[in-house]
Amino acid sequence: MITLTERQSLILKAIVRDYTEGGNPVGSKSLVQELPMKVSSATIRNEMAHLEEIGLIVKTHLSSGRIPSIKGYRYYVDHILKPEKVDSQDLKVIQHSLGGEFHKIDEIVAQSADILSQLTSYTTFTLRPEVKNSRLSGFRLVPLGNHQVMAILVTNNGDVENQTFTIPNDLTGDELEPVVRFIDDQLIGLPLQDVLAKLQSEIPLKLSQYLQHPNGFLDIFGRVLSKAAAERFYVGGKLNLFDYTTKQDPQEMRSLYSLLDQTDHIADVIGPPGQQIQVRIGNEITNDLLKDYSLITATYDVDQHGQGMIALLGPTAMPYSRMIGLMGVFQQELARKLLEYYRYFDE
Amino acid sequence: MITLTERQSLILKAIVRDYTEGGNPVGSKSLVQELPMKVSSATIRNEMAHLEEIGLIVKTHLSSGRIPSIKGYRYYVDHILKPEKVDSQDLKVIQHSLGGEFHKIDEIVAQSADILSQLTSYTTFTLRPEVKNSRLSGFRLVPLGNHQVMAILVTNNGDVENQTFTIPNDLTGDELEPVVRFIDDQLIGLPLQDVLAKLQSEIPLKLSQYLQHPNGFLDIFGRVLSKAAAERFYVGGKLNLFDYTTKQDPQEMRSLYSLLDQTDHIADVIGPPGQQIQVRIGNEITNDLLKDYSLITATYDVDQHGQGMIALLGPTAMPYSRMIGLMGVFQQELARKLLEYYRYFDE
DNA sequence: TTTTAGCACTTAACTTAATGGAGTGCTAAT
DNA sequence: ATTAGCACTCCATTAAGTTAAGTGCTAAAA
Repeated sequence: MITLTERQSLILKAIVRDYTEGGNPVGSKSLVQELPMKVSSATIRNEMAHLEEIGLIVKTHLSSGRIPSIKGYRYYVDHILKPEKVDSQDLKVIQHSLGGEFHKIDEIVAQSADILSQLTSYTTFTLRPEVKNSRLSGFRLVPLGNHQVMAILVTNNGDVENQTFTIPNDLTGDELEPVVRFIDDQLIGLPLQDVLAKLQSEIPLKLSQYLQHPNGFLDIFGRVLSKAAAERFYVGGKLNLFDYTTKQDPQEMRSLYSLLDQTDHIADVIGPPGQQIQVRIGNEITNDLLKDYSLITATYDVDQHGQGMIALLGPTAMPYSRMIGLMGVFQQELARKLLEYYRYFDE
Repeated sequence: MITLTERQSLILKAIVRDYTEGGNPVGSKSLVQELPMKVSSATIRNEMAHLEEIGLIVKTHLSSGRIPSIKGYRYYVDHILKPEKVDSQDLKVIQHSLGGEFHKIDEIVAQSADILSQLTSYTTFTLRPEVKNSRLSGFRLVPLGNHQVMAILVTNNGDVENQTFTIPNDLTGDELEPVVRFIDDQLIGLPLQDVLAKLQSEIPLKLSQYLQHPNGFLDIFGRVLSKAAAERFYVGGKLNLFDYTTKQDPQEMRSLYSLLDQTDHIADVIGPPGQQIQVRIGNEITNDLLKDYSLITATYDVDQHGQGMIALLGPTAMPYSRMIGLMGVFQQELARKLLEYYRYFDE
């Protein structure tokens, strides 16, 4: 267990701040000038030597100034940092852009990713409240003429998924009607997960009573169902990566950028909802591509509708206190907006 | 009007090929070795001096080898190049990936962008056949329960657009039925463009016979209609930009990458359907961000269903003959696949 | 015991100089 | 019209020198 004296703590804090703002290693002389206590640079140097010994700061070369190590950021985040109160200007932006009318949960969640990335100049990820609590509340097949049918699935949370299909010549829309009625009778009200499970087991059997070749229909139903049950991350501020990245090798940039498009990998990196606000720094992130970055994740809570997530990817040298403050506000505002939205459908 | 001797033409061709393959300026000595005629490097130098004088090749510095100028590429493309026969392997890939079953035109068009970018390692854009010939063939409002309604619009080309809306408490789905009937009676069969025009003029007036506050509905209808009438480019191989780009300034990369996301700007750059296959090189492209790249565009023809476009963005030093060959094949295969698709709905 | 002044030392970053190689243009001979 | 030969130019690389920032350590001061 590391314990720092008051003075050491102030020094670490100043190094983190200076390096985050200026981007250059911090030397003893510049520290002397801005620290409140009046000691010489030699004293600061002694303290810095100690901070280095216990691994909180490192040199970029033998005679350079110091920069925080990952362990140093960790200590700073855990013991020194105080979340910054969010700028009233920023708060207005957030509340205004979540204040409008939305027709879909996904729109709200995607919008959040965009505003947060805009406010931070970093890259953001948002995940809607888990769908594992969602239940099937309606399924339609709407014939559109000319071999086309639209399948529409609605959940009790107001989510709507749809997909258009072409159906073979020998299958008319009318023949599908008893199938829809079967689904309405047997499956409505069940959690999507359960329906998915039954799709593997009993449903095919029962359906064969109505349809000679149920596979085509099962495919349709399965696809829409999977779409509704899928957890999707929305990514905001992808382009910001170009600003804060440390890489200049185009191949590395490519890999990194490509990662942002693979929303399933993102899920692995960010992990399931958990602690309120979590900061992962450098190699604490379980993905080698991100080992030079920091990730702040926050879980938000929408009562019986489950939990969702917000995440923020930026350089290890980021203004953590402002960021954590912002994440806190988003946690609240997003949950509030979603509750308001859900309430509308629960009426 | 430029005329080159046979030998000058061979030299230009060799310079273009060498530079495209190797990326280095080409000198007289290496040219001597690979050219079929047996002359000395001094002779080649004289010819090169002439080619430079008329602006087809340039030096990177006073004593360097030569690289083709934009004018040089232009001449090469217009007078020397012969489209390369497409590799049978590549042809298989194309036919196989367009051979599957598709449920939407957009899927086919998007898929084409992806394969082409994969085969070329460049960035591609595809535009579906113009919608200006599309006619409204159906409009539905499907109540989904709990204040939600899905609006579905179908065109005679089999395009389906939909959007979910929340409707105010004081408006029930039933009240909207006469509105839908009005649309079916009055607007079905009209080109989307005409419907859009009427939306600005006579429709609001007539609608007010059925609805007290038609604005909400008009908004819904207008949005779905606009989506159906919008021309959308699909972009493939965005990530390839990282490989062939010449920039290393992250800010320029950002601008460039951002351009690829702005599909409306893309339309301006690529322009309307026109010549069969057009090559624009460097500053011939009407966008400063792309002045170091080349753009090959091709128009394909789907009979009465209109024309669409394929485009390819890559470095100015690209293997034009292979690329033009590929574009030719795509032109045919895509048109063929789309015809097959449309025929299914015209039955 | 803690702090400080002073100094030798290290390193990155920048500048300057030297060298070799690839390629050119030009001239004079073929 | 072609070619051999040569002076010349420029890039790329390496080597050497300089400066500025910053460190660790020692010995004296507080």
